[in-house]
Amino acid sequence: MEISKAEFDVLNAIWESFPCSANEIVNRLDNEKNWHEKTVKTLLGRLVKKGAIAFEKDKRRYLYHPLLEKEAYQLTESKSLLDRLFGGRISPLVANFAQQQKLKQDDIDELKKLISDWEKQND
Amino acid sequence: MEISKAEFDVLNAIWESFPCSANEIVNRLDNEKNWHEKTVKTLLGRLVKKGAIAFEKDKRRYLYHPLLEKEAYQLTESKSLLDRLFGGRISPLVANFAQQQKLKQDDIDELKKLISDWEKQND
DNA sequence: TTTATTTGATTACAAGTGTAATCATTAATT
DNA sequence: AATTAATGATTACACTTGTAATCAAATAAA
Repeated sequence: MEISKAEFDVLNAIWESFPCSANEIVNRLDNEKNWHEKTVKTLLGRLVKKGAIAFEKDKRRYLYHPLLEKEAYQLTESKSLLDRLFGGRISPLVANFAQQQKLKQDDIDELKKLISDWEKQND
Repeated sequence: MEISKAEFDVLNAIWESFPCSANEIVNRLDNEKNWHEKTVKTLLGRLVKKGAIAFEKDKRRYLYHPLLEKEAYQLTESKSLLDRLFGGRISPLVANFAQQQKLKQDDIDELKKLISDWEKQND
């Protein structure tokens, strides 16, 4: 399922909290984007058509909710990026960031914790 | 500069080794993709137009080379993914992979090395 | 109940994309 | 020198995307 950039922004707004009405979504996006309400509605329609979200009628309003979960999307997107750009391995990406001085102490701490957890589990 | 999927595949073939002729690129892609020679030529043209690659004439052949370096592209793409999906932090992505049992001992070893290098540098 | 309003559905339209085919130029061959 | 062959440039065309405006249906208001 291909989600376009604009569609993603809408989907992302839905992930924030759902179910939610179109208006709610328009409001959430109003901070970030400068989209006409009609534009958001169009994108909602396209997301429904693609099966990324669904809705239930509540009187004349539709209440939308994701079918595609954020975690699943994160996983396939990051896997796709790693495959395309880093031969499917995660460490080259981290190395890239390290090289560019994009790693902070916090990141290092979290990575260390992840590693020790992993080692506990895989012992 | 927006690089489309198909354009990326061509650019990626060029990164393998350059400068190289259109035919060379067609051959490299022939293993992976099933593209007509004309299709590859079109994509080369679009990449040139976008400023992602350039060429020099060698008789009637053009020899192409990237203007956009792989490392730069890797960095902006992965930064964009992290920003969109993980709040700009790298550890949630690693955590995601860990959770899905996508981390192997090799990855862990490399991550540990990256961390110790980072710590040496930032002491 | 008629009218006004809200909201999703349909339509619009230009730019980008995937996927080539044809045109034109230039180099190689006869 | 004329013809052929190779290769980039131009054109093609349907589908997607960004960005809405208009249409239609249903509900709320008068």
